[in-house]
Amino acid sequence: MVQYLQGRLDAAFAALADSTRRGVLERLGHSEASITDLADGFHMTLTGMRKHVRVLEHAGLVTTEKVGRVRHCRIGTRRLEEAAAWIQQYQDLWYARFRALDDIVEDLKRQEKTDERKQH
Amino acid sequence: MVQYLQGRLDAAFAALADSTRRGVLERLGHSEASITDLADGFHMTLTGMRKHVRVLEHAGLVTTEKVGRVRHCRIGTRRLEEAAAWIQQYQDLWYARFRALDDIVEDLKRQEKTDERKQH
DNA sequence: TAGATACTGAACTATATGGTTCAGTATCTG
DNA sequence: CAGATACTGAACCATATAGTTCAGTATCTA
Repeated sequence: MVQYLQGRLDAAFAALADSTRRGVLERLGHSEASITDLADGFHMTLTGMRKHVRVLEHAGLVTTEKVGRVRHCRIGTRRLEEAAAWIQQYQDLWYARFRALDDIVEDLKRQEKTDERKQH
Repeated sequence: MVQYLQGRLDAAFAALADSTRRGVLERLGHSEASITDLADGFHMTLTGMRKHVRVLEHAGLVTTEKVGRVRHCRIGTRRLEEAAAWIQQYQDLWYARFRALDDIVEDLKRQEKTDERKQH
């Protein structure tokens, strides 16, 4: 199940690693759109845009529904929350480490001053 | 400069899209490590690990320093903050949109009830 | 029903990625 | 100085990605 989360994070981050796809997410944040809408907006063929949308779907960042000829695309945020949570978790860890380093540096500075005083 | 940010986000998200690299970041959160340490820990050749570390360096998520024969690897969080900020920004936008949708749904429900009452 | 519209799938191209091996170079240690 | 250690660069492989074109199918509209 850890592997499963790994796979989902892989897919979510990989999907976010392309500026066109981030643009699509932004666009879909304002209103839903068809493949044609998106292809026009990003100056790309329908086929090309369909591929991007499929990547976003597999990453769980977008859901689509075909109504008649038209495929309606909408955003879904759950995977994005997972990605944000991953970053947040390690940021917290790393900040703790940086604070620890800061403390060490502070200690060293304090000790330097003490040593100076002793030498005078 | 927007392009420049796009490139940095591309690199940061792409770097995060690999579970080995996320593992390396986690590992470096606890203490700094050499290429050999990391290669051993992730059962990979030195050359393979060096490539991952280079990707993390280019993404600004890791800094390295060569001292004698040994390359010391440390985490750096600034780019991660950028990635988190990007996600956060659009999450806010999307949540606003979801709330708007919720409101519409609520309105429809209320109207349904009113209609029911009228029909009785 | 004819034509336009919206999408889909297959095939192809160019480039990137994740990994390897192998043959080095540079640095440390006894 | 000799050998061990730590890394580096080139070359290679298999697979994935980002994009295209072209030839469909399915659905709407006049």
